[in-house]
Amino acid sequence: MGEKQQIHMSRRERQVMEIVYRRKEVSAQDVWREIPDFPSYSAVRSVLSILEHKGLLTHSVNGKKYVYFPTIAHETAVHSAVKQLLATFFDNSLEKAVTTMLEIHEHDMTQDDFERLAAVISFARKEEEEKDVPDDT
Amino acid sequence: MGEKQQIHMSRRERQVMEIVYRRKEVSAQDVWREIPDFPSYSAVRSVLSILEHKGLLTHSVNGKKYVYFPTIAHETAVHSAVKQLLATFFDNSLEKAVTTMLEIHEHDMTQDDFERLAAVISFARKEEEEKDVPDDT
DNA sequence: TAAAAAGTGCAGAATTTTCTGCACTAGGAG
DNA sequence: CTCCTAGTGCAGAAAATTCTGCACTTTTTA
Repeated sequence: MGEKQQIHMSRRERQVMEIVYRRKEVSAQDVWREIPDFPSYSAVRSVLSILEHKGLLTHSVNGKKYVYFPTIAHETAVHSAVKQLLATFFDNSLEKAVTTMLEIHEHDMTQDDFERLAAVISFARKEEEEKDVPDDT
Repeated sequence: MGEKQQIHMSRRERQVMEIVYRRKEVSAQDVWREIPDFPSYSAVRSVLSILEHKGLLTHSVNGKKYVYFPTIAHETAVHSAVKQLLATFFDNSLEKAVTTMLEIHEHDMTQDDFERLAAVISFARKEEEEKDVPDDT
């Protein structure tokens, strides 16, 4: 129950959705500008329509233009992408994932970045700890 | 130079490659067992051939069977997947990514897990620190 | 108000992906 | 040797995706 079946997206659909998630909302023009290998403006509009038809996007009208934005919350999409990545490559281990991601990014990280990261973890840890041992206020 | 252009994979191709990466190597039977909605054994073999043709898999012969395994190193595939995820959803910020992943996984983490994670970060941090200030041995 | 500019809608053509089914090979059992 | 089982190879049918182009609408501009 409540199992969210993976929605299949075709190549073009994915390309467009990635832009939508990156930019929060897009017009056909925006997409057309961002994906140079789309063969025509019409083609872009076609994919946007399909995505709307499938229920992944909606639009509102801004002046003459349609502006599309995602129906599925950004957060939901993120969760699903993360789960997928962990399952495929990291045996569902957050630790493995973080280790690898650090290996990849180490070099562009400042000491500050490391510090913030450590803080994030220690914060999450405390949160969990509190849940484990709830006090009786 | 050396820019590795994203290789496009179709839905079926992706499904199969995910299994290959999870299992390290597969026979057609393995895939057929793991993806119940593949309509036939023949269909599976067809996708495996295509992937081999595209250069993403090779096979060796084990008795009568073909056993397929990836040509692109696991590591390379992981890197590319991670980069993709960070770019699309996390504005290329490792910190944002880790924060979200923690939110998702917090609840199945033990205190031990947190500790190991913290250790991983502090290790990476030290490594970087040393590079910044190399001593003159 | 006429014409150009910037959009949308959509039917269906073109292309790519997916799947089928038959021909063929090798090994083992009877 | 003959049949059965468990494989592979591959041509091409079927289905899904991608793209085009034209008709139509609204806005702007002259």
